[in-house]
Amino acid sequence: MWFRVDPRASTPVYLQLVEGVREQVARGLLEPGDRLPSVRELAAEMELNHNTVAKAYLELERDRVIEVVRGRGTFIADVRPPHNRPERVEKLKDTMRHLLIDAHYLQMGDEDLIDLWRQVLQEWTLEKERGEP
Amino acid sequence: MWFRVDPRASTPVYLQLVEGVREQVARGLLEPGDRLPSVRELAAEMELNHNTVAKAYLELERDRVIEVVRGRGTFIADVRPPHNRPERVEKLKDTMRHLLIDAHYLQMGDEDLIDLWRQVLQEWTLEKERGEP
Amino acid sequence: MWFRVDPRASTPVYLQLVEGVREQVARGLLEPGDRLPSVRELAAEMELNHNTVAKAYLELERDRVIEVVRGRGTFIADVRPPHNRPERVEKLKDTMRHLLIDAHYLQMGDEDLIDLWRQVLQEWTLEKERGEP
Amino acid sequence: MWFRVDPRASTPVYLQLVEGVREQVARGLLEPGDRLPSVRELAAEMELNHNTVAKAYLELERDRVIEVVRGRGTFIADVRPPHNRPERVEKLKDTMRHLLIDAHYLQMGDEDLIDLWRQVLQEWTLEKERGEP
DNA sequence: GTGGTCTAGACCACC
DNA sequence: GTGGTCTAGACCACC
Repeated sequence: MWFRVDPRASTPVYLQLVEGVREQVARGLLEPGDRLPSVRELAAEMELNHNTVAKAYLELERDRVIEVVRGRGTFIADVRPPHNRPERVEKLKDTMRHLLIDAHYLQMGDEDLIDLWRQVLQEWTLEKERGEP
Repeated sequence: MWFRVDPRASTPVYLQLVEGVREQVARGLLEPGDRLPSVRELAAEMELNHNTVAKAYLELERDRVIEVVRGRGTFIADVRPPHNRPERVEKLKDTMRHLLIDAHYLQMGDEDLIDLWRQVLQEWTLEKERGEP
Repeated sequence: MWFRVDPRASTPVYLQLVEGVREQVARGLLEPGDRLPSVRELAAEMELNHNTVAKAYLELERDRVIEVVRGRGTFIADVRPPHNRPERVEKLKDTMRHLLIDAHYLQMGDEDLIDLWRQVLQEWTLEKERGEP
Repeated sequence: MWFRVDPRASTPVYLQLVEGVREQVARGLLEPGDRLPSVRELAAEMELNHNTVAKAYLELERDRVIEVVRGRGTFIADVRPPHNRPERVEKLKDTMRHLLIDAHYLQMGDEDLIDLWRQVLQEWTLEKERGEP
């Protein structure tokens, strides 16, 4: 696919796949309706066991990131509002608070943190535009 | 102490303690040299086992957040520049990227994300000022 | 495992375990990728509580000596250059200085100290070779 | 005295004093028969509480590093063979083994370790000669 | 089956 | 009084 996977990393390979697809979608490089390679195609292409890929697809389907249509293939699903939105927004805020704490211990001021955000956002949109020229 | 712990949460209690102290320090509510309650005091106060508190203190000491002087007590350490700064900044950026992915699946646009940041920052500084009037 | 632990020694048992593993690795008797016994296996084998072994494994993981893959097992990690190298080299030099002080109070001259080094090195390489014939 | 003490370090000040004196003796900067300042003199000079200095002297006396002659003063003692020599030599060898392990994790080869020794020894003898010109 | 967490309770060293 | 260690035993998550 369009991203790499590290079989020696501590995160299981199938989770790296899951994260990879989610990221492609968030970046707009994969859009609702786009077709994913079949489990076996992707396994061959990335030199992975097809069970690993299947496990990733199962997880992605459970999270409604993809839709599997028997006999036709696997497609990126429409983004739908999640059930437990407030709870998940709260989690997001919690992550932000963690960022502030970590920044303190990295002796980064507010300015430095904003700079970092700028960097990340810039890289993010750059790659996004590269994908949809 | 000055924060709560939820024994039913998925994050282990001892890590909630660790995060709690780190947050107080980042917020300026705890300052270098301040003394923490003893392991057993805190355990009694929060109705936890002393081992749980000891585990948290051990972790905080390893991260150089606190300094433990055996037989005398536990104190907030000076903030020192971390050794592996580049690696840890990279981790921060990674967290930010994850934030962007999660936001996408919560159907939050850039504006919404910025709004959320504003909220978090405001709460953060409010509580900080409340601590140092 | 392939080394003993003395519950009556002043160094805590869990640290003896940590040191034991680190030594096996430094000696080349354990190599990156090798699997360690499970926490409970090792505990049973060495007649220790599983918590003690778990504490040792946790410490080893923090020091990046081993990698723990939850639910699958524990493996020797690749040796990676440490972050705070200069500081740790300084610590090594400090240990050497202490060695010189202790030697003085044992009335050992420079020659005696060198002799002792020779002994230690010889035992070290002997056991190393026994491990990789 | 001829060395510094860091009141904010995690090692208690009185132990820093003990180590400092032991080091001066090992270095030959203090010799048997040399007189140490009185507890109160030293306390004034180093801006320490006299109890702290007294505790250090007590410890040094117990270790037979110094001799206190009531009414006459405090003197560096002759170095005498310790009772438990074999045991302490074994400890020395253990420290050496630890050095080898630490060196491995700092990815230092045998050559690097020998280089480090040379450095330490050179500094050691340089300061020694500076003390006895 | 894997490691991780937590409580309860006991014992230890501090030099 | 301070933190540290250890055992015994229970429960949990792994997605």
